[in-house]
Amino acid sequence: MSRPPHARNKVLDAFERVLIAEGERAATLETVAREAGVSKGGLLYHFGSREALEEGLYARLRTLAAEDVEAVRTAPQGPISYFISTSADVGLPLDRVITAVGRLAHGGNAHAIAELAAVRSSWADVLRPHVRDDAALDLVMLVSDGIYVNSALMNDLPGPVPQGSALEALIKVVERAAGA
Amino acid sequence: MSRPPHARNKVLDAFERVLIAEGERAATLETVAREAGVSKGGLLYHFGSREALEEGLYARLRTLAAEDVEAVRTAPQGPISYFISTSADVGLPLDRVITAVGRLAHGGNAHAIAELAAVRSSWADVLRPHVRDDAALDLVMLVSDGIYVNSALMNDLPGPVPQGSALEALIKVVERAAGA
DNA sequence: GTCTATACTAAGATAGAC
DNA sequence: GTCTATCTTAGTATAGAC
Repeated sequence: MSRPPHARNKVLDAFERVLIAEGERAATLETVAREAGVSKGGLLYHFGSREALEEGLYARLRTLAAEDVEAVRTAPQGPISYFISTSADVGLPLDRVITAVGRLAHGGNAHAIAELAAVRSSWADVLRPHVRDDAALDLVMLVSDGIYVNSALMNDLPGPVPQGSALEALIKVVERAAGA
Repeated sequence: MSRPPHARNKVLDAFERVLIAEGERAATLETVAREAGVSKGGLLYHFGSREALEEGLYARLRTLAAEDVEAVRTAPQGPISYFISTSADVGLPLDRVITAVGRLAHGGNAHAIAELAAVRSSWADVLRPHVRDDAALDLVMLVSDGIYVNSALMNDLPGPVPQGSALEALIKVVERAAGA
């Protein structure tokens, strides 16, 4: 339906970029428009209001999250390992929308909070058959949440999120504690 | 140095309240002043700028966090159990400042990010002697981060944060996986 | 120590030219 | 489909009265 980086998508990319790098307050229509290389009026042709712009981001989140839920379900190395290790990914399209929508959520936006909760709940549903019990599911989901929030906060900078062999060791501990 | 709820503290309380409930964007000087029951000019007498107001919050965070680090170190039921269970506390002064500063951090505020990182690092230092290895420390810290971010996001609403017996079961799993 | 009044800037949004 | 110009409101901050 929209193959080339149409202005609409360029605007959405810019909104995402500014939200991630500088937060909600900096993500004004004017800043997003400038970053996207269009004028304020141009932006407002594609998204008639700030709310419409936000809704565009939620739509993107829903699409990418649905794909990821399928990837978790069918992961060769097992859902838990795949789920935890991809929580630590940075810069992938899904990771970026989640962080961006997270910025709006922490800004108190009820819609953004609900969208994130829905995605989280989809993941929990896929993982449930693969964990021992409810406490184990909590463990896996919370470790993933923890990795996400640290990545989102420390954006780029070397932070407290385990990488490489430390991440592999963490995954082993989680699988041993939670795996069915 | 300041026993009664002086205007300064009332303003800080209001700033915290608005940040938690409605996010950074809503926490304007005017809104905070109204919520504190003072005028904009009155607020600006105590905190000469928005930055000064934020710095007031960081100072409060540092004080309460230092107390909590001591409480974790000397907890009778063991540091890990105490640390995880108090991560799920909602409405306690420390929990509230952390959430409020978290709002600023997700708003891209570098100072807020650094303050939170410093507190997190103090906790890690206290817990390190009580866990098996680095992966175990990552596990404990990330579960706590996960609990925090869910509480912060779902503010009040019944969310995905385990409570009561579910929380106890989670703590058992974490202690078994991580305890030294 | 706290208020009112006001200056200045930038936000979201509309109108209309191109 | 995109731009410029403009309206309205709200943000931070200052000055000065009380």
